[in-house]
Amino acid sequence: MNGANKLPTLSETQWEIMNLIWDRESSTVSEAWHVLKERRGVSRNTVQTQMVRLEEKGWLTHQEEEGGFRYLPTVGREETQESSVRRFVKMVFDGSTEGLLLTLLNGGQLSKSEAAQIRSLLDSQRKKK
Amino acid sequence: MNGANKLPTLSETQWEIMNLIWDRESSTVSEAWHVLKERRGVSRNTVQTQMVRLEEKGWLTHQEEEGGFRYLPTVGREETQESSVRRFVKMVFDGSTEGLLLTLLNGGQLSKSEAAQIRSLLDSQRKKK
DNA sequence: TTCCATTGACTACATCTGTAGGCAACCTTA
DNA sequence: TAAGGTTGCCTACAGATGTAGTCAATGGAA
Repeated sequence: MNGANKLPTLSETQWEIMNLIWDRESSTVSEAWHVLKERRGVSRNTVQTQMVRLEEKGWLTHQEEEGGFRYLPTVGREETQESSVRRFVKMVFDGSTEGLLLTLLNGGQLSKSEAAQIRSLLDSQRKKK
Repeated sequence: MNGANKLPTLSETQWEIMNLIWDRESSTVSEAWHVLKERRGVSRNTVQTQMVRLEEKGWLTHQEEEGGFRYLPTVGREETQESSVRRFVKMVFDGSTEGLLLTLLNGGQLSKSEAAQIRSLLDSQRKKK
């Protein structure tokens, strides 16, 4: 079973923060803030609030360190991505992974050769049914 | 350009409602309610509120009909799915569609043959770089 | 020793979401 | 004509979210 399945969902900003923490394995509020501040102006306390909320929701824990807290993810990125994809496919494609693949094709989000191969794969799947 | 890009995002419940409206091309509140009520107990006014909000957000319009309103989607399902996937990939996979494909493999959400073919496709892509 | 920067805690607040109650108008049926 | 269902409108309310201000403690610099 998957740890990420039990936790409340992540909002967009929360994904942004979790992603940068996963990137560096752990983070203080200040570290996260400096990263986010580069991308878009955001105040330290905004980041702080989100990280506290992420801990409340169970996505982060913290250790005490000289000069502050260090936050650590409680769940792996991969399993979180997996359950997030499952949820997304259910919501947007009514559970059809094939639907997702077809949309990736039509949306032009794959290279030409990726697209061609997935297309032929889907064709052969369809014939089998 | 994509109509769905400009509209505010859909929540999970709102996706559920939009999906059933797309399924039947249009819907009154009552029709939608009867469908949702089957799946999970929900009151008529809950559905009504969401449909009004969907119209406020620009996802639905309505026409007057004998005995009530008929709601129609303003945007196609496919383009909505496309922009939704784009957004999702950016949020969860930092923009990497390849990351999404890999997760589909590891998550076991594809049939064995689908998985095998996508895997070899990704392998060959990676070698090329 | 006094002052400034850093840090965590607490508070605030507008907006969105999910959920639903109450009401007035209208239509049908007894 | 009176009663009951259907419909749209308005209101409510708790919880989540994005954003940030204020404050007190602490630690280093002057």
